[in-house]
Amino acid sequence: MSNDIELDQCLRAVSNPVRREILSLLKHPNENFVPNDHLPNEEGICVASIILRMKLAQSTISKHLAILHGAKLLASKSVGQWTYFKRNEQAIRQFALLLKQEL
Amino acid sequence: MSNDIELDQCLRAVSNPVRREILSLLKHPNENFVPNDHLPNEEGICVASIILRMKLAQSTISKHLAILHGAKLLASKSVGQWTYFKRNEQAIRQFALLLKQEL
DNA sequence: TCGCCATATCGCGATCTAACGATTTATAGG
DNA sequence: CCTATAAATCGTTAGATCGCGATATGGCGA
Repeated sequence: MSNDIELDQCLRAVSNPVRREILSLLKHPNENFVPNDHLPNEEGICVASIILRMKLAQSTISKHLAILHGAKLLASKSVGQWTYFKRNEQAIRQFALLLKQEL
Repeated sequence: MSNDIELDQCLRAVSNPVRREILSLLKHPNENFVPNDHLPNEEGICVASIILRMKLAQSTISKHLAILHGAKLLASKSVGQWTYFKRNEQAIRQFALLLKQEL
């Protein structure tokens, strides 16, 4: 099913420290990001805000987000010209469980 | 502490499918490997037996084992000219827990 | 000591990854 | 329309990873 988690894809996503940092920051959006006019933080954080917290180029962060999204660990929502990302808690839990089984 | 698990090292070790396969095979040594004159299977499986079950060159498997060992997910014991590897269950549990926290 | 066997290590090419700046795409607002 | 802004995509470069065969190391038995 396309709703399912790919263990391999998740592991490759999560084996990079920058991507783990992004996942970690998004765990507490209100503490880690300034509030936003367009959306409440809980609904997602826009790419620009994430870039502000990291020391890497826009294109680099965009790529990292795409990989996390591809692994379904992040969900995205487009509002106008912004893209908001938030953690997909269900997928993350599913991944942790799957890994525990495989290990 | 040198007894501790490095999350990053574990994740890189485990993000490779060959290494996951090795960990998986070692989960049930008696089912996956023929018994050995030198050591009971539970005590560890020698490199040659592992190579027999995988389709990769000796040097390649040796490297994979070294990486798993470096991450402390495998323990090794030398007996004469053989090296026996077995899962380090405690480290594996610690790793799974650590990842769950970080995620 | 010599040669054999198990494993580790070396050196190499092929492929993958991460980073960057530049460019493209899409939306918003004047 | 035209311009500005947000984000994605492209092209390149440097470094990591994976696989292999060849070679080194180290223990065993004759």
